[in-house]
Amino acid sequence: MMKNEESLFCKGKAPNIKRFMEISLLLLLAQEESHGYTLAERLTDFGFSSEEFNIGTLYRTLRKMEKDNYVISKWQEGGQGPKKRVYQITESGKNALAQLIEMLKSRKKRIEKLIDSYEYESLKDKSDNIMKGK
Amino acid sequence: MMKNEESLFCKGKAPNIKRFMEISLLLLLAQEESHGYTLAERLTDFGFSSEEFNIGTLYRTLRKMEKDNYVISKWQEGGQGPKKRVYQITESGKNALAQLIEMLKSRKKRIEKLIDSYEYESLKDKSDNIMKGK
DNA sequence: ATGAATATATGCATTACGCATATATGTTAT
DNA sequence: ATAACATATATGCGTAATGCATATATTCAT
Repeated sequence: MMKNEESLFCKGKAPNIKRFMEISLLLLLAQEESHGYTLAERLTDFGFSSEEFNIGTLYRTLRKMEKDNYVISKWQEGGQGPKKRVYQITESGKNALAQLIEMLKSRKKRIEKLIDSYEYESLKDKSDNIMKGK
Repeated sequence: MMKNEESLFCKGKAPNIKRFMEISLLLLLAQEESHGYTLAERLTDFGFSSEEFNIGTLYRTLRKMEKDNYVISKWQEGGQGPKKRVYQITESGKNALAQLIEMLKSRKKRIEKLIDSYEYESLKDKSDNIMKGK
């Protein structure tokens, strides 16, 4: 039984149902180039509260995205404070983003299906109770 | 920086952004008691295609759910074929399901925010191009 | 007896995180 | 001058939820 194609839990071989951070960063970098610390602030504007993610994870995700050729980075010196590693999205990264957005759309439909199913059951229970005079 | 409360990626200590299988099984078991093999079929009716999940994962998830006291199981002999381990949802499982549905609702909102943001950027690009006479 | 269908389970690997911690550089207050 | 703070990046360790492959057992039809 069972071979995987475009799974709910998995796309290809990876369990990438959770790639919110990566998708969000790609989206921000599609808007404009940026470095890690600024991206953290931009995520906040974007709807993430600063308690909701880990800054270490952000940097690690950016390094991984560069390894995957979704972004490239260069060191920017000269401003105030320490050097900044500035990231730019690549064409490959833009394509990945488009695909990930499609994945989010199908994920959203699945979630809606579950929620609807739950609420239909709840309604049914209520009308059962009404039928029984509860 | 950063302390975790009700993360996008995480609820408490666990990275449970992906718990579709568990939620789906709880939902099915809230409807009626069932055993693994039947649940696999019912998931199919439910919108999962049989290629989209792993039957081993299903059984492993059910055992974990029992460990967490979300379900209880008993062996049912006497029918045709091998013995079946029949699962029933507990009150604790029903509470967990209600909470997980709430989690799905907020997750859905987050997904919508990302999709909207992506599509807004695409529209903006188009009108930029129009402004530039492209 | 052989094979198919039914039924449950486990070992190994991977991914995307969280948390804690380390390191370094400017900037400001004392 | 030094201590504290804000800025900035990175890594080690651990975990949850999954996939894939494989093992085991029972019943039924041929």
